[in-house]
Amino acid sequence: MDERTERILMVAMELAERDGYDAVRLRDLADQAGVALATVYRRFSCKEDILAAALDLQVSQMLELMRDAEIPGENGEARLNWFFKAATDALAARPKLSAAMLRTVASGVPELAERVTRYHGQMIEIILGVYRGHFQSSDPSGAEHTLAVLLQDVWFGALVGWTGGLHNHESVIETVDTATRLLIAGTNCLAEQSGAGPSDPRL
Amino acid sequence: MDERTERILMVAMELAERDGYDAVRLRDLADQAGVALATVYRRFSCKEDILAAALDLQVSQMLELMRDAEIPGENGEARLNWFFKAATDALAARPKLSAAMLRTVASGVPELAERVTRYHGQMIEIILGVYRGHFQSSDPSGAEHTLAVLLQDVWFGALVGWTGGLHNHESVIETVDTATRLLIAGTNCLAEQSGAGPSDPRL
DNA sequence: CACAGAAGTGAAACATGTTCTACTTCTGGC
DNA sequence: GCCAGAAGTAGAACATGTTTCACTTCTGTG
Repeated sequence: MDERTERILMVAMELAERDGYDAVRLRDLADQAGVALATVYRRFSCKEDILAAALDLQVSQMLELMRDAEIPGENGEARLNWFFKAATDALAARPKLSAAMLRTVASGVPELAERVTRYHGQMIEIILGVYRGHFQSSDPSGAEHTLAVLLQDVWFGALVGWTGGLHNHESVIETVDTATRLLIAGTNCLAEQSGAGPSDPRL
Repeated sequence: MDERTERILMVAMELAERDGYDAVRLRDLADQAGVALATVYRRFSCKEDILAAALDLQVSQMLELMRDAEIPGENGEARLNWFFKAATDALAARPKLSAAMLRTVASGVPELAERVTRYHGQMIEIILGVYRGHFQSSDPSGAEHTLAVLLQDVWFGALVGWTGGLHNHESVIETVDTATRLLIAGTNCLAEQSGAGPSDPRL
């Protein structure tokens, strides 16, 4: 990544972390990053694009971390519980930055589609990897993939509720843990009922 | 509701429906609603507050509709499938308005907390009522309530993915239906395992 | 009716995201 | 070293959310 681009992203994250979305004023951002305002607009299509890029960066880093990490937990459910607690705590440690990034994802600005898609894909990859305990790529249409998509949606929804003042960050973790437990149980249940053989391993 | 307030909301929804969030320009809005700009700001704290109020209005109307409607479906799952299809189709019929309202919910603006809380509470009430087949109020800590919260989060997350270009509106319905099936199965499964008696009715 | 206070109004002012312009600097190929 | 084109820059200009101001109109109460 270009050095200027990197400075822009870093400053944007600092500003958002300190004082939230509105505090990411593009003139300040350009000044503090040591570039001209027009340079910011050469790299990013709009303000939200910057925060979307910051999110992509964070998620990429998280994916790298997870690839290398020894994830604690005997089974998929325990590993997911561990992961969602760690990830939620990480977001809660920088609440204003997190709120700014979530807001950006939900903005629906068409220019962000590519970044949002990348963010989403990487989140699914992380969740799937954590669940399975390894990061070899896999069938994107299986039950595990469905589980990952649903957990991502639950987590996202709960996080938005958190940034909106609906509940605290502990209850985000509880919500996702509950979803994890129920979805895994439901998947296993339904697989049993439909007569799963050895070729259809339980989740 | 005040007649001016109503006109403001109606015009805001028309503008958002036709051309999206950015097209809700407050000067245009005030003009078309036949009020002064300052009057808009006397009723609403900011632009997003207007769209949040529009969302509250829509959800209130949906709740009234559901109270009166004869909801088709033999059981909770079937009723939920029916409801989420109807609700998602309704949103998809006015995609730009829906995107604008979702974006507002996720904005995390503190002034919106009250409206977002009301929106959320009413959504939970609707989902719960649809699931149970009636709208008498109930214990907010039971398994059914948990189901409603999780489905609301899944639906919200999937809708945001839809507005962000991640997938089409049919797959929102599929996602929520899958979540409904798995969560209900999971709840039943786990209730069985823990030896549910007659005092712990299945979902 | 008279009045006090609330609500509304039109216009200006301000803040900030976004675009544009004219100019300068950098970079790679000859 | 020179050139062409890309990238960067300073600053103005513009659009729109938000605030403020001075003034007018409405509403309820005595």
